[in-house]
Amino acid sequence: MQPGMTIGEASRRSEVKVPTIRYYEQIGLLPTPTRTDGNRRLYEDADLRRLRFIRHARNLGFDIEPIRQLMAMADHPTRSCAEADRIAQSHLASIDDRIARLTALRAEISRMADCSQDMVRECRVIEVLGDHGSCLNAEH
Amino acid sequence: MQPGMTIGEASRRSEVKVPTIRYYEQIGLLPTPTRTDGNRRLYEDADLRRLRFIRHARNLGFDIEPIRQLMAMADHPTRSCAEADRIAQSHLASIDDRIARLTALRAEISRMADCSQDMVRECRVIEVLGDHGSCLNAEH
DNA sequence: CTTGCTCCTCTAGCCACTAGAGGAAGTAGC
DNA sequence: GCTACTTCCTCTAGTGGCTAGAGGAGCAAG
Repeated sequence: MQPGMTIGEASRRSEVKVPTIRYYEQIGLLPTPTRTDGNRRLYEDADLRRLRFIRHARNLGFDIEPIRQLMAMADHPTRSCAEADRIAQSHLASIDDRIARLTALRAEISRMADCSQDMVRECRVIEVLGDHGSCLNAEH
Repeated sequence: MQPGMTIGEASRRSEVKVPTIRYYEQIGLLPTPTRTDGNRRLYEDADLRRLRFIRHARNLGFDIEPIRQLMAMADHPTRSCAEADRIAQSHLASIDDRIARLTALRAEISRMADCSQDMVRECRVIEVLGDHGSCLNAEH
């Protein structure tokens, strides 16, 4: 019934910013839309679903390339989803890794920030940063 | 006693890569070193300490700008270290925030990746990414 | 003297956007 | 029809924190 929507409306309804939508088109993540007589992009509901898929995956921390693969899979519903699983699992592993590193980091910085000195000369923050040997663990 | 070291040696001893050292000089994070007759950079022990400080802080996730401020403070040992505290505390807060977000994310993706279907048509990964409503929490 | 290593400068590329210039098209009110 | 306002268009350049590569020069060992 509707003859499509402008980029502004697609932006509002997908919560993806206008320049970002054009960027996604440029890198081939979105199909090139039809245009009005006045050269404006016209989006359909399918494009909206695609944009929401991208935004959701980006919010979950997926890079563009995995998203491209996931969308290619979503376009072929009868194929095996083992690959989708693999992508999600590998993403999960990298998140676990990041959490572990950040937690170790947190301990280090929290220890460091317990500085009740008055002067830089005796400041733990400065001292610890200058001397790796005073760290709890040497992994970073 | 030593007349200084080359950029290669400074790199090995600080564990900062050669192009990165030159980059730090370019953005004014390192002082411009003296040069040999053959136009090579010559570093002193003070530069080495500075490089290690930077590397350590970068490994702890500090951005360049806070590091610049911290180093400026380290150069004035008799001033108050309240500012150093503030920088470290604000970094700590941002780490806590990232840990919290990653943990929520992990739950989402882990739930999503529990996919024992055969075909993409029934795959939870694809389904969840395409439909934000099926997420556990709406914060992302 | 030649080989091979390190060094030099300069430019361009990475990711995923974001900002801004300069202009055209569409819309609302008068 | 005119004006004002908003939205849209394309294009270029910038962000952070490096990394990669071209093309050449210096320096030590054999």
